[in-house]
Amino acid sequence: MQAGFAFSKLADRLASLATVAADDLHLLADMASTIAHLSSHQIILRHGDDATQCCLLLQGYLSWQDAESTDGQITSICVPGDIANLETLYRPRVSGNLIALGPTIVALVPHRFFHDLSTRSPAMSRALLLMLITDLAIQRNWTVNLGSRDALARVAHLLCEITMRLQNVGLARDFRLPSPFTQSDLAAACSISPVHANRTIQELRRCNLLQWQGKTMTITDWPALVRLARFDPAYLGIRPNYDDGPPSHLGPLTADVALA
Amino acid sequence: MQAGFAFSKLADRLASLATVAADDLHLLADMASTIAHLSSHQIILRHGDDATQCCLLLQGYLSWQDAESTDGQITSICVPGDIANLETLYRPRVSGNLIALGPTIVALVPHRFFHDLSTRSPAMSRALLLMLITDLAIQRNWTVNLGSRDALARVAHLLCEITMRLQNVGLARDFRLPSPFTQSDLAAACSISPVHANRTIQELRRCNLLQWQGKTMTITDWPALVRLARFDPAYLGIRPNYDDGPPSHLGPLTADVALA
DNA sequence: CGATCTGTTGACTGTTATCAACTCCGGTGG
DNA sequence: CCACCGGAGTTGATAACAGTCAACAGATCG
Repeated sequence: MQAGFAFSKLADRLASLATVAADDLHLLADMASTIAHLSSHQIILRHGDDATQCCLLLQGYLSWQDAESTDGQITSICVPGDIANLETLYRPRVSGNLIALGPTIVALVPHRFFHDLSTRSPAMSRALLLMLITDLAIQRNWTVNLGSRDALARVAHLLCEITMRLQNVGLARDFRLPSPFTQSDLAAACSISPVHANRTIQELRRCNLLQWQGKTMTITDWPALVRLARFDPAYLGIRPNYDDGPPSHLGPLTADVALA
Repeated sequence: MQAGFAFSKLADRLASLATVAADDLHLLADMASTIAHLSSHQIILRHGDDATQCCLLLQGYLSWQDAESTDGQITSICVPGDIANLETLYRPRVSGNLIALGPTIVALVPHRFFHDLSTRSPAMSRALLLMLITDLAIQRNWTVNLGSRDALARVAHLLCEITMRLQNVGLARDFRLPSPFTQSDLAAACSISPVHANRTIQELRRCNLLQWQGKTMTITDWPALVRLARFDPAYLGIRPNYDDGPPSHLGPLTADVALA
């Protein structure tokens, strides 16, 4: 990924949340940023730091990990196009550690850029706000996931969410997603033990819902996975009429197929 | 509570999040609202509704309940001064049901008021944004609570959070809090069965951490409760130098006492 | 080519869910 | 006034899901 196109996934993301004019999106081209390559489990922001930059994910996955809990509970996962610490624009102190799940590329963008952007473009300001609101909706959904689903449905739901969020920025359209994370990472995100995560994934494989070979996961039965997880993508806040967006459109962007 | 002072707890809340001038707070006096009295478990916003008003909680508790999960999972709890559906200012469609926990008084404020307020006062706009960001932080914390604490610590943590949020708007300064909710409500918020919630509360009582008689709960050993829950109020985003706020200041506003 | 991390399996344990019964309480109507 | 009723709280017995421990296999990487 070239630095010049650092903002392309972000543009996809914002366009999926709100109607923004091409002129607005072009403002992103002015984005000054430092590109950083991270290795797996590297920490990029530490609990208690005061952030002065936004961390825009270009490639790979990032996760927020709770600093206190002994089991290293993961509280959220970022996909390309996400700004991991958007809220630090207004409250710089970060809580939890931001760590890379697998090899990852991020763009570090000074807070000032987004503050200026918000001032210059009301549409972009609104889109960023919707991004924050979506973060809230996703977090609320994680509460439901941990609270009311068993291990199998929990893992299935997480995979549905990641798949759909990737597809929203033009990735994994063929239901093949990079999976550089470990089973223990997945366990930490679903609040189950690594051993149980292993058995759960085996179960998903046994039911022919997915394959996980090396660093690539393939969802082989999307409708069944959606049904098992009782996954309803409405909470992701993607505009209903948004299917003109990302380029490589090989699969459907809805999960309605299997919701009876 | 008189309608004329509908905004007082909100003013406390906003002042605890950001520095706002008295002039800014006086803008709240223009707030036109409809006061509504709710009975226990009454639904005020339904999953799928499009909100045109913000629901400002004046007295009692509100909770968001997931619409899908069979066990009626509660995903968040509001205390007086909270705006339950702040995010609907920018994304009107509500997800989940907003229900009253016990008898409750709310002020329904048209979206327009807050949009105008944001335009007229940058400080208030910022305070509202911080309120939204705090909602996110709280939600993230619930993820940790469900994910990495056992039933006892989970209930303890929820009670710590509610206590501190009440104290932030001048309530429960003597660690006596209204508890009109049922044990089943508490169970739904902590994702445990009602039976287990009962046993957990008995355990808390047995350890002399709290009393729960009728509709009032008394925290009898706050430091021990904080320690048990490993509660750290930093995530609530209350300004460190904020102790000049609410009037009836009978108790300390920190939980540091017992964090070794 | 050995060290280390990840994945896999089996046996056992423990927390919590479920089921069922019973009590207590406040309200309601005869 | 009392009988009844429904909801909330309480208790015990049993079951299920998931955690822990331990050992080994397989991959990856220096």
